[in-house]
Formats: sequence, structure tokens, C-alpha cells
Amino acid sequence: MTRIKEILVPTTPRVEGDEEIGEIRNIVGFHIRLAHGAVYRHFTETFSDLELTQKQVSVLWLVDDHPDIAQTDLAQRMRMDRATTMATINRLQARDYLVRGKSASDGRKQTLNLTDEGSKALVDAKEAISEHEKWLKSRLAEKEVRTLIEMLARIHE
Amino acid sequence: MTRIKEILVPTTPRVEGDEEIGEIRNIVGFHIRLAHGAVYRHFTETFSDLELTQKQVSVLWLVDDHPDIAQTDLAQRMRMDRATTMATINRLQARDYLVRGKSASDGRKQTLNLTDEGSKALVDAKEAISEHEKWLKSRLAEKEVRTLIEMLARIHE
DNA sequence: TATTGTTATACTCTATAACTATA
DNA sequence: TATAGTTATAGAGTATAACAATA
Repeated sequence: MTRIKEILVPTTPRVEGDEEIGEIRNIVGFHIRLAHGAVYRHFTETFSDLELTQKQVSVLWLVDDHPDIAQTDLAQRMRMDRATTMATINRLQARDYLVRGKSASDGRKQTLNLTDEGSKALVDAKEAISEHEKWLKSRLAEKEVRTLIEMLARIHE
Repeated sequence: MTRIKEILVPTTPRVEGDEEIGEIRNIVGFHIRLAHGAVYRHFTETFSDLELTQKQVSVLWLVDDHPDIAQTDLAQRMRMDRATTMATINRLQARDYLVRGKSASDGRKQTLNLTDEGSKALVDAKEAISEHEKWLKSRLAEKEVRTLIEMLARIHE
């Protein structure tokens, strides 16, 4: 189901020297950094009770979605190297949010799974993420959310 | 100058349970984090010769655009707090890329300016940023770049 | 040889708190 | 009182290098 909507499109023409590097405001990377910072800050400020970072929540979430996941698999999904993954896992294990096991199929690999405490923490964390997303999405139209995610995915994939 | 354009807007109706939090793939914050990481990684890997981080380049750029800028003004533009700004400035000053001075109008404030060496480094850095942006923009259509910047700005402003 | 996990190391980013000087 | 800069401190993220165990 679709309907026609009229929007105003500013027709900024391409100017001579447009491809040159001009103002810092036109640098995509600059805005990605700032947006990331804003998101990071809102999350940590609003949900300091959680005592979990976005990254840690992401790890709990992925482990919950993929029981027995190995560290390398997790690392790939998070776009982290092994050492960084280790550091994150260690912190979560120290708080008894997840446990390491031995993979039956491959002796080199380990299995990661949430503890009951980890599952409980994830429920709270998802609640927080949900609120956080509402804050984020309040700045975007419904359709823009999908567009934005699609464009960002093209960048990190 | 503007013109009217008609677009099709899919009127996806809100469904029961729509506000529920589903897959991690639908979380905007998740993609912003990953995209930021991808951009960060590409920049540091490709321009390790520079010995400058994106943040440091941004600071040099802003100081160049705004001679005699004070640390607090810079901090606002970078969305950093004072302490983080100090740390960044200190690193750049230690490398003789910028100098601190005293503000004539306000004894509390300082002035920041690039040294000749800092200016030279900025030229190289802008070259790198330009290439980096090409890599980034190769994943996006011309129009999408503007859309993305606009949406990201709405998030961090 | 390649992969997985591990440890050690280092730099950057981020922020909080407390202090000094100035407005 | 408020603002600007400073210092000390700390946790987290990021990565590299080298090592052991396993495939």
C-alpha cells in the first residue's frame, strides 16, 4: 500500500571544484564519528544503572541468539579482532554473565553461553536499548530509519 | 531553488508487537557502531603513515578554519568535554602541530593556532581524508551522501 | 601450515572529580 | 557564582605481537 507524497527537493547544482575537499561539514566520516559519539553518550548517560556498554550488550545479545557460538564467529559478527573479543568476553565472564565451554567438534574452539544472570541482564539491557532506539528514532521518519540502516550496512559490510 | 518531486511512500502499518525489540539487525545504534568501526579501521589502516587519528585531523582542521579558537569552543564543535579536548590538544602540542596562546579579551581563555608544521601536516591529512572519503562514497550514490550526512547531523546536533 | 584461544603491551577515547585562575 | 583551563585517575575500545594447543 502506497500513497503519493510531495516533498521539496533542494536542487543544489554541482559547482566547479565541488569534488575538492572543502568544508569539514561535508565529510561523511566526520558525521559518522559525531553521530556515534552522540549515540554512545546518550546510551551511557541514560543507562548508567545497567553497568553495561553497548558493545557488551551486543555480545550478550549475539551469544543469546547463537548458543555455543565460538569467539572467532562472534568476533566476525562484531567486526572485532580476537584480542578485542577476548577483552570483552573476559569482562563479561568476570561478572558471571557468560560461561566458556569446550567445543565437541573442534578442540581449538570454545563455546560461549549466557548464564541465568546473563540472561536476566540481557532482558534489562534490551529494555534499555528499546528506549534508546526510541530516542534515536524520534529524530527520523519511519522510512528514514530503514534507509539509514541500509546505508550504514553498506558501509560496514 | 526548489522543485516539487513526487515520491512513493510505503505506508507500512504499525503491527501488533511492532514496538517490541526484535533482531539486533534492526537496531540503528548497532549499525552506527559498526559503521563507525569500519570507517575508523579503514582510516587508520590505510593512513598509518600519517600518524594522526581522525579526531586529531578534525582538531587540526577546525583550528585552521577558526584561528584563535578557544578550547571550549573547539570542544563544543567536536562534541567533547574539556578533559578529552585537553588530552587531544596536549598530544598535538607535544608534536609541535599547534600552539597555545593567551586570549586578549578573556584572561581565562586561550587561543589555539597551527604551527607551520601543523599546517603542513594538515595538508597531508586532508589528502588522506579525501581518499578516505572516496572509499566511503564509493558505496553510496551521490544523492545518498547528502541524505546520509543530513540524517547523521540530525542525530548528533 | 593454518586456526583458535591466550597473554602482554600500548595508545587512544571518554568521562568524572577536584583544583586554580579569571569574569 | 559561573566559566576556562588543568591535572589526576580510570574504564573501555582498539590493535599488534608472540605463544600454546589443535586441525
